[in-house]
Amino acid sequence: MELKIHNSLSKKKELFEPITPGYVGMYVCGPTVYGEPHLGHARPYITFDVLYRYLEHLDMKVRYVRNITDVGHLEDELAGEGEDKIAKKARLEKLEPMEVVQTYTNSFHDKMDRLNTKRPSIEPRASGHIIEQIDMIEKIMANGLAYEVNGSVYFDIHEYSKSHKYGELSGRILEDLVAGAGNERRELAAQSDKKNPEDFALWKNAQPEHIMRWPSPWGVGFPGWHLECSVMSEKYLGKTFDIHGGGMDLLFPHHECEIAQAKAATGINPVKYWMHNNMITINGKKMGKSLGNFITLTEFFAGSHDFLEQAYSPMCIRFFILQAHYRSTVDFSNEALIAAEKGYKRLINAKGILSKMEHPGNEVAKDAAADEAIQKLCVRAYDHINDDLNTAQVLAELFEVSSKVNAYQNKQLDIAELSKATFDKMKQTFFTFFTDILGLLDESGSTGDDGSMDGVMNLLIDIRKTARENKDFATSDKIRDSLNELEIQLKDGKEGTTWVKN
RNA sequence: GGACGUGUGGCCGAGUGGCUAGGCAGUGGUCUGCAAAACCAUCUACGGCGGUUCAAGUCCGUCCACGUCCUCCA
Repeated sequence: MELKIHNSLSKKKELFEPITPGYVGMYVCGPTVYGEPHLGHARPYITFDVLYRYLEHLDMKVRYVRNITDVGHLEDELAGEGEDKIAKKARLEKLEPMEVVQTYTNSFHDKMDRLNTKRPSIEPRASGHIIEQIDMIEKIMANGLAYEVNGSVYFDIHEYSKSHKYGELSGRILEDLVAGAGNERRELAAQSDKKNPEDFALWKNAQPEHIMRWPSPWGVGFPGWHLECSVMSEKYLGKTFDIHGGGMDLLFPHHECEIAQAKAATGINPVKYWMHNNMITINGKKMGKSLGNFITLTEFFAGSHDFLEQAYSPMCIRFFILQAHYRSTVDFSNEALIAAEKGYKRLINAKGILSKMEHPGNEVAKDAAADEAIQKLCVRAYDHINDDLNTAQVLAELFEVSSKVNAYQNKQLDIAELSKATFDKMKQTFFTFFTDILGLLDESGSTGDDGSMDGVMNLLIDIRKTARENKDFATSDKIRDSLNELEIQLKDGKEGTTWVKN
């Protein structure tokens, strides 16, 4: 079975076939760096990190481009006095705009690193591509699909619609946008320079007080909202590339406009597969900037938010997100996160056992049925990831392995029921998926001095063992309880006692 | 108002026509000095109504509820 992904353009799962065999160009919309990254940001970057990892696992050469938006988003364009978000924040904090950008870029990188997302191949900034953006605007104008008014340039959707289909991605019909009943804002927009309210800005004339500004053929200004992604994806991935990802909330208008811009400039459909992750909700509502109901990743990691009952580690967050399919909404709650944390620890525990586990070496399985079940499980793991990245199902398979591994460890099952080959395959599959593809790390306190810690623990376990043999349960329980208070848990198994730091 | 989507057991969450999802929590058991851990077993489901079908959580219709987008947002 080969990789299938859901294409938002066709609204179907499609077999993934790179434009150039063996090579994949992937563009994912990055953050606008004017605030601390929150839980909602974790979703797309973890989702596409898994895709990135999996494509590499399939031996594809992937160029993963993810931008940093450090210019261009208007705060309130409807009132006709739009202010760049970066610029506004800069004034509030009395910082240089680029200082704001750097601060939040650093924070974004830090949080993404902690979530164990691999950094993209190229991370271009909008402000570094002003020339290219001007260049694309000129191409669109040359094709008669944009017009200049008072130092601003707008995309002419009506003209574009004569030769192209606007709305192919979002399923929107131009007439609906125009007619848009109950949308008073359209009337406000109509007061602007646009020929039609549906037209969107490619270049905006900068008012004198506007800090972030660049010269252009149309005067001093700044690029429009949707242009950067078109420009940077084309620059680094070509006029047409394989995968474009992002949150569903970007589907319209952002991605619709990207398609229009690219087609208007080059005549070519820019993206083969559009992929959109769904939102994280809190109390059933989308967590986001606009509703102000977001919890930052810093707050999650520290547990420093009224809504949070405890701190949640980066891997807990990652696991939580991977437990749901990326195209479903996932509702945040303390209960759900605590469940995720426990599930994650269960897998980590199994992983630790599995890494040390040895197989007796029999080439023939003692239990053919059990052996076959594991073989099938290993195949299913791939089937699931191939099925539009069904990480939830992959995790379910890993849990199955965990139960087996625990049973082997405790001699509840005989590991020789599996052949050596099957055991090795199970081990390899588990590690490949857990570590390489799902990108889950063991964050349980390996703090460098494992050597002495192991020695101390072995000593305590040994003393306790002697005490238990002498029926001195007061001593043995004291050791166990005291260690528990230090968040070290002892596990008494048939093969002796092991310990784990919580 | 328009476009799209969702509604699964105590909680989270897979699953798209017949085959145990899984995790967390609960219950019973095995193991244990006791417990924990682990394993085994087990309970609680597919929003309402109607239809198609030998068979529907899964398809169709309808109603209800909720969400996303239509304005910056991952």
